[in-house]
Amino acid sequence: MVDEPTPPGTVRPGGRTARVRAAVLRAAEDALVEHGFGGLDLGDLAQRAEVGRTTVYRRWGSTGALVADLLVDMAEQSLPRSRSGSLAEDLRANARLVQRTLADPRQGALFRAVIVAANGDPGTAEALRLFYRRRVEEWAPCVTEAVERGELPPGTDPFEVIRAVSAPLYYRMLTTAEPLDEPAADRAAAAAEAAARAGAYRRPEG
Amino acid sequence: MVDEPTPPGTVRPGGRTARVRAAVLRAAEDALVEHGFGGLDLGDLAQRAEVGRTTVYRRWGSTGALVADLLVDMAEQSLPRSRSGSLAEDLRANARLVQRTLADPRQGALFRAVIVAANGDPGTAEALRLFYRRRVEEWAPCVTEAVERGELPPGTDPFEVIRAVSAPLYYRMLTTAEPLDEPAADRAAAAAEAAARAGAYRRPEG
DNA sequence: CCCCTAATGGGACTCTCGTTCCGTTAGGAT
DNA sequence: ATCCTAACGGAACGAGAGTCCCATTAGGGG
Repeated sequence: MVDEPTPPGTVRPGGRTARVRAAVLRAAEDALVEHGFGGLDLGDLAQRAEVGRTTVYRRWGSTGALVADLLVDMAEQSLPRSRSGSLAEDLRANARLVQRTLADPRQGALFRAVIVAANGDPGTAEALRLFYRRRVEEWAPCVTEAVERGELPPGTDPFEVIRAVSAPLYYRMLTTAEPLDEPAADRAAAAAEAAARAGAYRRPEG
Repeated sequence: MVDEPTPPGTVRPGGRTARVRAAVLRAAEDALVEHGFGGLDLGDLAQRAEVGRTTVYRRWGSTGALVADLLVDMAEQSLPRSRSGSLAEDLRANARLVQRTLADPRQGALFRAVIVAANGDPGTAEALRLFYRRRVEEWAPCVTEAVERGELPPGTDPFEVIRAVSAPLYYRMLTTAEPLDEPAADRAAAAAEAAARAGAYRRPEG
C-alpha cells in the first residue's frame, strides 16, 4: 500500500478552502503591486488575507508556487475582445488594450511582477506561458480571417502576428524610460500589420 | 563644517579596491547565471570572490546596487558590430547577435537576471536603461545611413527600428517556450525592415 | 443532525541574512 | 622609506523568514 499523500486543499476544495485561496490570491496581487515579486513575503500575505501563516506556507510553500496559482486564476478570467472586421482596427485595438494594461499603475506592476516571478521557478514559467498562450489564442482569429480574406499572404502565422503587436510594448516597458502611450501602441500595431503584409510572418514550410 | 561622508571605494579607487570590485563582479555574474537574481546572496558572493563579507555589504549594500554596478561594467565593454552597407544585412546581423546572446546559456541567464533586478530597484533600472541606450546607439547608424540612401522614408526613428529588431526576441524569451533560433532572428530582422520601409517608425512630427 | 477528518491557526523553535564593532592591512602622498 | 588613513576582514549580535507540533474549526457525506 503506497501511501499517496494528497496535497492540502485538494480533497475539500470548496467552502473555507476556496475562501482562503481567494483571499490570499487577492492579497498577493496587492503585495506584488506594492513591493514587487522580490518583496513578496508569505508571512505578510497571511496577515493581509487574515489567514494563518502556517496555512499559506502549507498550501503554497513558496512565493513562486503562489504566483503560479495566481496566474492560473488570471488566465481563467478572459477579457472581451473587439471584432471589427478590419485587420488594422483589430490590431490597433489589441495594441491599445496591451498598452493600457501595462501603463496602468496596478496592472503594469502586476505584470512586471509575474514576469519576474517566472524567471526562476519552472512551474511559474509554465503558468506564465499558458497565460500568454490563452491571450494570444483569443486574438489570433482576426489574423486568420484576414488571411482568408486575402489581406495577408497565405501561410501567415496568426500567433506570430499577435505577438508582434505586444513585443515592442513589453520591450519598451522593460528597457527604456519612454512612456507607454497611445502613439506607441498605434505604432506597434501598424508595424506588425506592415510586416505581416510583407510576408515576414509566413511559416517556414510553403 | 558639514561632514561630507565619502562612499567607500571612492577615495582610493585603485589597487586593492579595484581588485575586490573585479572579483566580486565576476562572482556576481556566476551567481546570477546559476541561481538568478532572486538567489543572489551577498554573503555567498563574498565567499566566491574570496573577500570579506563585511566588505561586500559595505561597498554595495544591496543586491540591486550590486547589479547596477555590474551593468555599468557591462556597458563599458562594447561589442564590435558589422557594417556591411546593406540595411537588410545589418539588421539581420544585429538580430542574430541578440539571438545568440539570449540563447547562450550563460549570457541568456545573465540578461534575464539583470532585467529581473531592474524591476524593483530604481537605480538598477536606470543602469539597465543606460546599458540598452548604448547598445542601441551603436547600431543606429546603419539605419540613419539607410535613410540617407533613400532606402527608408525620411523622418524614420533609427532607435525605434533597432529596438524593433530586439523586441520580438526578448518577448519570445519571456513569454513562450519556443526556441530562440536563427529563423526567429531572421524573421525579427525582416519584420523590422518591412515595417520601417512602410513608414511605421517615422517620428510623429513632419 | 451527527460524525469523521481535511484544513486551518497559534506558538515555539531554528537558521540564515544583514548589521555592528573593532582590529588589521595596504594605498599613495610626502 | 615612512606615515596616515581608506579600505578590508573576522566575530559576535539581532531580526525576521520559514518549519514543526499540536490543538481547534468547519466541510460535507451519511
